[in-house]
Amino acid sequence: MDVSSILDPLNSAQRAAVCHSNGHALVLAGAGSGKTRVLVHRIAWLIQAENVSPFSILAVTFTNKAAAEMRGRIESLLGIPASGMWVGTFHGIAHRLLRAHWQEAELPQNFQILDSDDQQRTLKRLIREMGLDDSQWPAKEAQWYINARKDEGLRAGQVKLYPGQKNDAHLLQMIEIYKYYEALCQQAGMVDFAEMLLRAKDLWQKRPDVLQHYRGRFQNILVDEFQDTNSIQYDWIKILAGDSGRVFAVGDDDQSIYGWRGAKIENIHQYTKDFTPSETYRLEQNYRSTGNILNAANGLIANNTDRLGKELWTEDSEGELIQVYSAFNEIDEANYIVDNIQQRLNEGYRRSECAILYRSNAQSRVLEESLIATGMPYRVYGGLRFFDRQEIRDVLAYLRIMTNRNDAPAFERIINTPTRGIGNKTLEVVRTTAREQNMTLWQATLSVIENKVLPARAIGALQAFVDLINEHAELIANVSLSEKIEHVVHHSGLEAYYEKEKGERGRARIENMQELVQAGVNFEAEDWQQEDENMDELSAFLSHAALEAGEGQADEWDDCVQLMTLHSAKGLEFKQVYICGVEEGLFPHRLSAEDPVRLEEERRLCYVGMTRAMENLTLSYAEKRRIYGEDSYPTPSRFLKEIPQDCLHQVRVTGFAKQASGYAGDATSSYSETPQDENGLNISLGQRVLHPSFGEGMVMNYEGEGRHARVQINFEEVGSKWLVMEYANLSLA
DNA sequence: CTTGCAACACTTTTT
DNA sequence: GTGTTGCAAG
Repeated sequence: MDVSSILDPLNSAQRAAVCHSNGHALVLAGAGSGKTRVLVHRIAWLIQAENVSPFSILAVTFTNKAAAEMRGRIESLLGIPASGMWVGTFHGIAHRLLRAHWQEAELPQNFQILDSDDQQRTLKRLIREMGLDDSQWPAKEAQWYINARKDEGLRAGQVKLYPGQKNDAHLLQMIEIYKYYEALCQQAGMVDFAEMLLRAKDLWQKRPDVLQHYRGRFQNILVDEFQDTNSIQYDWIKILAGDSGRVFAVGDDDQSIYGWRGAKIENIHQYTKDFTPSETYRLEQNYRSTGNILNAANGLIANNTDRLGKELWTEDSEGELIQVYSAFNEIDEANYIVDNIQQRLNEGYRRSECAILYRSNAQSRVLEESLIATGMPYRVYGGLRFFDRQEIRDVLAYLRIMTNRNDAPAFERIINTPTRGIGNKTLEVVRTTAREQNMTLWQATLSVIENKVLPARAIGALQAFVDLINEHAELIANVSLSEKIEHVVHHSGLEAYYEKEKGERGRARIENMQELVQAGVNFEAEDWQQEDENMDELSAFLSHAALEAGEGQADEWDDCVQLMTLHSAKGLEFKQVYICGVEEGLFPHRLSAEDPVRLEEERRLCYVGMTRAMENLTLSYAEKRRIYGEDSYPTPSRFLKEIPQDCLHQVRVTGFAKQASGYAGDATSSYSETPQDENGLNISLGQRVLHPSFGEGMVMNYEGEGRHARVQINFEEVGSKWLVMEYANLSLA
């Protein structure tokens, strides 16, 4: 067998890992070192060189995107469809197992997936039904608590109390809520995300016959982003592997940034103990970034303790220094970044090659305003995802209740959406009936109608709802998936309801609902049956909607500047990267700065952000920032001091440093100098000036002094803009 | 049942 | 500063 196509594109470290022969292997793959490539080539190697059957391969990732990418790359490398092997997310694979073994997992065949929104609503209702004050016991907190316990592999009855916690009323109440929630989900056949993993693990432990079958099958297990595994995921893999399965784990302890949601970086250490003997491979050659960027990132991360140790290097040149911009305030910061991007575009870069990264979502607003003012197209990642949109969830809820009348979250969602005269009072009666007579909400509704325990008007409204659902459920019974969706959109009243919503928003909602019909058409065309042979098309689609949030469902990127949090940037790369808000309190976030463990995670987050950059990296901070409507005067982040200073270029150091002591940075402080640029050009109000890319305009306003002054210029072509004198490169018109 | 206003709280996020 | 939630009036 000719394996040169598999091995030739690899460096020696990658090749060693790919060809690893016996037993387990741990690959410590630094940022940009070809981690996915190693996984993909490893699979190809197994199949083509070791003659392993694709059926024996299980490859697990964390995100759908990573799974899709892996699958695609395997197929293009092998030149054949990757059929037979299981490639998916932990949740996707757990779901598949539970669908196939619902009986063994002690679930009803038609169990429903409870996504986080459903979960929260369910908890809210449950807390109220328990007679608790839901302002004192917020559903969100309970959700957080329950999921955290499940991530540790603990059911309500297994939570252990330390001696000091025996009288902790709050904690005891949380456990009580957890107990009720657990019972409710079991009774209603609802499975939340964490539960999927927990059930899949229980399945191994409770049913040795099932475990035996999969152990026999999956002799080759590959795990991506191993540093992000939580306790159940780790255990699940460990149990599945047993004595004979080989586990090939790829990860980077320096990129562990999800500790706060249960990921255990220690798993990577634990692995070397549990999976012995195992070989460790280090991928340290970086193919992404310039020398300066890597030196800076290496220097920063060296401040963390307890690392497995790894130093990235590159054959690439040093490249440009990292720019550090000290902004006057957050608006100046945004303008600087946008101006800088504009310059890069003039140099020939594409907008999509530029990314602005920030610690928290709230920071995006100012950036967006600046981008809009400049007329620069951009895309914000990580906003509301397609299947999470209100109107989409509404349509799906109709489909769900038509599939299963006892789907409580769906019932609650649409019972009065669009409004049909069923108010809280009516609903309370239904809920009480359901609780007292141990019925589902749907059954309770029927009972209330039959016994006429409410005024005629309410009874009529309930009857109309029941009829609507029954009637249309029948009408769509024998049509295709997309026709079902379309029918519900038209006849549920949702379309009419959202048409009334004024403005852009209503129209967008209608468009999204049409997009959902299209999603149905696409789904029909996919070979979903291969993965979900145990379900009908609609159920499979509904599961798909819960498991895949639908990123990439809507707008495929045009050429846009990319905005996202540092967290969502993981796994991506951009030629031009701007990290903004590099200030104490924001980054590291004030809620994490005190705790050394969390501080290290912040530092890793910074490391992740920096290593996204291929050619240029700019770090910026503001001397004054409005946060929650209050002015704050943050100090530059400690991370800036931890980066080797010879990697950095302080953009604003000239001029500003000379008057450093007084830089309170308030716009109202006195200004003696008129705006002046690098060449000493002075500018006054009303003057006509020429900008290399914006053309001619008039100086309308300015703030600040000397070369750091920001001037507002009303350009003939592009309208009004704030520019920083030092970079504006203006000349007199 | 809907609408309007005041009080509130507010990292990071995938599935 | 923004978005969400709870309560009271219409």
